[in-house]
Amino acid sequence: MRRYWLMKSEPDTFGTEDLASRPNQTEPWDGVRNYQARNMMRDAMRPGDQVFFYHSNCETPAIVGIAEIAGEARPDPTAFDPEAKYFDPKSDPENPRWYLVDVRYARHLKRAIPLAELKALTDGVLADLPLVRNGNRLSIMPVSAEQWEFILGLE
DNA sequence: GCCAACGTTGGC
DNA sequence: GCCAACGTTGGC
Repeated sequence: MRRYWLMKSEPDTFGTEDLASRPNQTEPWDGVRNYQARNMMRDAMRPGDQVFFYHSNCETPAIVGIAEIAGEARPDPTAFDPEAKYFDPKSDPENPRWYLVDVRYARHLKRAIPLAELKALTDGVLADLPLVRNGNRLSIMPVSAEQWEFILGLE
């Protein structure tokens, strides 16, 4: 059964346009330093899984595109690099603490679907979507098949 | 820029 | 193992 996800990114740092212009339109999703998010990448994501690409911390937070998981999870090399922003001396190459997946651009949505719009629709299938809950900070979250179809229906 | 919510750290 | 302090996320 196909799995669905939502991944946040700050458009000022790395937006859909950046993903679409990468070689192979693919980017290693490095720098995740949250255990819940790590566990989802490492233990639950599979190549081919579909991803809502979400723009956070910007003027109009919104789901803006679709991407897909392009490979199996692998250790995040930036955790081992003392020069890297997300270097973690406690991540041992023999027993990596942090993982990443490769994310490939699929398409833009026909229109961006703003968070504010989703928050107005939380009576039904979106009730359990962490994105619309107050104070949510998860940068990677699961989306059910029902939620996926519902949101695509707003496109 | 403010601040609420949350995760992590570290003292005890 | 508790919990206060701290840092970060991210909407507004």
